[in-house]
Amino acid sequence: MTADLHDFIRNRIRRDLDEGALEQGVVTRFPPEPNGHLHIGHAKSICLNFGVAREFGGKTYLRFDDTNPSKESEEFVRSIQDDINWLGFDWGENLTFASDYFDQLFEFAKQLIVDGKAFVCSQSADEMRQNRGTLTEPGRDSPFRNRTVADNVDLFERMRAGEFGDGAHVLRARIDMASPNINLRDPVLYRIMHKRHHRTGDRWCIYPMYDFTHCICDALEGISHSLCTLEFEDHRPLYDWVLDNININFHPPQIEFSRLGLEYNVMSKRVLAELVDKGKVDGWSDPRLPTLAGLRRRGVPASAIRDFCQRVGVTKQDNLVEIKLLEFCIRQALEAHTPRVMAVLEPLRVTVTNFEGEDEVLDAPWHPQQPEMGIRKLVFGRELFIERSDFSDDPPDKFKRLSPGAMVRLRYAYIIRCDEVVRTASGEIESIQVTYFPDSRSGDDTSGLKPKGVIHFVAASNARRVRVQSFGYLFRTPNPKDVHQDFNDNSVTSTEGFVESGIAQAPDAHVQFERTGYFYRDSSSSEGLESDAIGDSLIFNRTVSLRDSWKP
RNA sequence: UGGGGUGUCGCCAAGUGGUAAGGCACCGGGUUUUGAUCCCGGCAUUCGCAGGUUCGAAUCCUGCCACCCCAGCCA
Repeated sequence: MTADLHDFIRNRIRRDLDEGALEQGVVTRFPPEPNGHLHIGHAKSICLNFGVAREFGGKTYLRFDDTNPSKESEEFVRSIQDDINWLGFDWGENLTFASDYFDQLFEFAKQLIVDGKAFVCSQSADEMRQNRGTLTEPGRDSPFRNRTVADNVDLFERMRAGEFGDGAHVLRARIDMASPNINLRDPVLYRIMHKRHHRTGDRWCIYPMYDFTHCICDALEGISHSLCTLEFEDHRPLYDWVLDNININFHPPQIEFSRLGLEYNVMSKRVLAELVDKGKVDGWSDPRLPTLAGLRRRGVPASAIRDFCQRVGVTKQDNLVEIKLLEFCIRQALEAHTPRVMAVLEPLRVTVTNFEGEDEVLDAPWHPQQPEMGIRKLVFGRELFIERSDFSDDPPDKFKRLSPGAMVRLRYAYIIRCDEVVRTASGEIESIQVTYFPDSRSGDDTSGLKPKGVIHFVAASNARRVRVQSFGYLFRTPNPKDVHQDFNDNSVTSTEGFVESGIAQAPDAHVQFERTGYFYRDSSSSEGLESDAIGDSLIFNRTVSLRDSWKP
C-alpha cells in the first residue's frame, strides 16, 4: 500500500529518529491561510505532512494561519477542512489557529522590546520601503530605531489599545539594516489593522506578521519538522532569529521543498481567486481548475490525487509535471471498479432493416473484468444510435469501425452490416441502414462472422438524453506566463447525446462510457456551467478520456 | 553587481566514492466483444560545462554556465 518513500525529508526524519533527537516523536502541521480554496499544490503539502506523520506514528496539526483579517474568512476555513477530509486526511483533535496564540505572541513581542530587540517604528510604509535599500545596497536605520525601551513598550501598548490609526506605527525587529538578506533588515513584526477578525472579533487592532507568528506557533505546538515551500528559504534565518531571541524552549527546523508545477495550470491562489472573481470560471469548483473542489466536481477520485502526489515526489528542484501523469493516475484509480455503460455523444441514426417485432433485452456486465459487479440490462431494437465518428463512408486504412458494406459488432449485442447511407439534400449523412445477423448474439454467436471491430450503441427505445461537458486545458500553453494572454477561452465543450437508460441503476456516480472516457454526474448548480439541476436531463462531466492509441 | 537555492532520459525522480533504480511519456509485440485494461520487450556508456583528486567520481575539490526565489505594514 504505502511504498517505502525515500525523499530527502523522510530520510532526514529517519535520521532524527535514529539519533533519538525527537522526544515527542514526529509532529507536523499543515498551515493554510484561509483566504482561498485549496488546490492540488496544497495536496502535495497535505500528503507530505499528514503522510509523514502517519508513516512515522506521529501527528499533524491543521493550523489556520489567520493573521491577516483583511483577506481571510470563515467560508474558507470551512472549505479547507472539507477539502482535506475529502482528500482522506484527518487532524483529529489537532485543529488550531494562529489567532489562538495572539495573547502569547503579544507577550513574546513585549519581551523582544524589553530586551532591546524590537522597536516601534513610525515611518510611513513608503519611507520604510525607501530606507530598506535594494538587493545590492544596504538599507538605512530607521530614525526611530533607538527609542527607549520605555517608549517602545508604551507605544506598543497604545498600539494595541487602539490609540493609533492603521499605518501610524509598526513594531519592528532590531536586527541589521545592512544584512544581505533583506528579510533581516529590521522586518515588521506587528502592524495596526482596525479590522474585525473572523475568530477574535474586535479584540485586536494589531496583528502579527507571518514571520513572527509562524515560527512561534510551530515551537508552541512542538512541531518536529516544519515543512514549507522554497520561497521561504531565505526567511529561515528570521524564523531562527525569532526563536533564538525569545524565551522559548523549543526550536523546530524549517525544511523547504519545491512547490508543484503542473502543465497547463496555474497554482497561484491569487490568480485562481482572480479567475473566480472575474467570472472567467464557474466558481472555485469549476472542473477545469486545479482546485480540490474543481477536481472533485470533475470526478477525480481523491485516491488518484494521493497517488499523483506520491509519484511526483518531494525534492528541492523546480518542476513542471506533465499533465499526462495526472491523467494516468486518474484512469488507473477509476479503471478497476468504475461501472461501464454505453453513451453516444454525437448520434448517428441507424435502422436495422431486418429487425422485426419486440425489442430484445440483453445482458451486459457492469464491468468486463469484475463479474461480481453484476450485470445491467441492455436493449436492442430496430432503431439505434451509434457515434458519428464510428462510421465513415471513406474509411482510412485499418479503420475498424463501420463503413459501407462493412461489418462491425455492436458491443454486447449483434453484428451488423452497413447496406445503405441515407443523405440529406445537401449530401450530409443523415442515417444509415444496416442488417443484423440474428445468430451473432453476444455470448452465443454461431454466425462464424469475424468483424474487425466493436462499436458502442444505444437503442432509441432505451435512450436517455444526456448532456456531456468535456474540458480542455484552462491555459493554452504548458507553462503559462501571462495568465490573461494564455487563457483558453474555449475550454468547455458541451454535447447532447444518449445514454442507455440502465445508467439510472449504475452503482456509482463515477461511470465509464465505454470507448469514450470516465464521467462523473454533475450535481452542483451554478450559472456558468450546466448542472444537473437543469430540467430532468442528466449532465455528466468528463473526468478524463480513455487512452487512445489509434493512429490512422 | 547582494543574498538564498537548483542542475541525473521528453517529464518527474532514486542515487551521497565502486562502475546510472523506478514511474509517466514514447516505440515495438501478445491477449482482448472497450483501438481501453492487462502482459512482454525497447528506451541515459552517461549524470549543466571544463579542469583536478582517486585504482575508481553523478557522487570529493576548483572554476565556469544556466535557471528559480528575495526589496508587502501578504502568507
